[in-house]
Amino acid sequence: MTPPPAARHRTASEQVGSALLDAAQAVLDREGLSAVSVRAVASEAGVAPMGVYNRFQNKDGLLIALATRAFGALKDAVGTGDPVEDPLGRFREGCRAYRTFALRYPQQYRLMFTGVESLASPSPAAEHGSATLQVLVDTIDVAVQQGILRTEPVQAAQVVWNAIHGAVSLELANLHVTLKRHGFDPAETYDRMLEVLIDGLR
Amino acid sequence: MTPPPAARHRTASEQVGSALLDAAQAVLDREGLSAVSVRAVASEAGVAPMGVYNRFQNKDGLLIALATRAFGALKDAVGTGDPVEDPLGRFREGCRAYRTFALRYPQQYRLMFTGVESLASPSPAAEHGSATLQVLVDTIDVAVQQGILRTEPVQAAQVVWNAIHGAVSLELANLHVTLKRHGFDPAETYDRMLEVLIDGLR
DNA sequence: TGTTCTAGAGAACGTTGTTCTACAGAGTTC
DNA sequence: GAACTCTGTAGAACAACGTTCTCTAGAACA
Repeated sequence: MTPPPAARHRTASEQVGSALLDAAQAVLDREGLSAVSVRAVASEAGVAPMGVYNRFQNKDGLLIALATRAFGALKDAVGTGDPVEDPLGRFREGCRAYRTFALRYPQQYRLMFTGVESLASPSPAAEHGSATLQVLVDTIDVAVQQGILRTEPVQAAQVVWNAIHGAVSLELANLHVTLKRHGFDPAETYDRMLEVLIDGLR
Repeated sequence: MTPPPAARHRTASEQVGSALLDAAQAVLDREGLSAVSVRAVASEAGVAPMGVYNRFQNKDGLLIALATRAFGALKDAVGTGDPVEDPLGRFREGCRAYRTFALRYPQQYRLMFTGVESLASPSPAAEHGSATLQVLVDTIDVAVQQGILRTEPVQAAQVVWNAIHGAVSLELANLHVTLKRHGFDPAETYDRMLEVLIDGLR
């Protein structure tokens, strides 16, 4: 007896995009970027693979949307550069939140900075990374206004971003082995780095 | 009239490995990592695709060998941490050489740190990156011995590596747009960063 | 010349990203 | 309710990829 054809399931149009994004994020977090294929994501979302092309133009479009979402989450995690009484405390807090996010969502962090190669149009990192940089600029600016730091905020913010992005990237790439072999804790080293930067910016 | 079968060309055994490596490097430098396929590399090398499997076990093995070679080149570029009269000069010189290498061979730099995901065995970066770190450790150690810097060399070297790797990575990812928009030069910012680090390590 | 080693040629397989066609679910209009 | 429109699903097809396998033949050696 031939089994009846499988009933077709149809997701409401407004939900296909978010279903695909949620699914892509789940697959990414669970199995890494190499497992994020169009079919795997569509299957995870319970929609047809063509949905990726209908909604995001192609696979890269999906990854870009995913990275964009992650950048938003990072910016939320880092907080704001609004004026506070203790700008250096805010600075440290924001930088730590940056690292915490990356360690909690390593696959997303990798996707954000190296997952999508787009030569024709600006990469998602170029478009959205500046929001995080702006928080750094604002935070440093407050400290400068209060005379705590003596530096030009934009360039200093870039220097700080260089350092924290590098720290997190090397840690995610398991490149703190020598450090650990000498008995140093990565989190403590990260804090030490922040203090070095602050001292260098006075 | 059927054309005669193409004459078979056979590369000497000792040369297949290096021919594949040279070819892979050429394809990588010219077209980026996504163009480095087994067939493309074999074709570029004038050998059969099976050569990749005969010599490097699989594609990843080839990429690992390529990254290993690049790490060697980077270490050569950075120079040594031998004692010199002007350790901070040596430090700056080595850090600049690091950036110069990455900007000259962006695709290789990307391959070195993010091109091969190996979960079971240590990544090429983990195995070979420490040679570069050791140069930093030695350089900083000389400065410490001479009383110029006051810091623990291993942790400080990791901090410096964080910063320069981050700087170079963000630059390669075109994430210096805000900086440039404010009229800052990336090379000058890199030097500024080195000075911030040195000041913070005194 | 015969034997051994091994690289080249080519095919095959499963998977991937992408495109295309046909079908059908859902909503709207008459 | 029937017809029409919009659009998501199912499935096929294609080229390319990484990989494995088989057969042939080039190279070296005895």
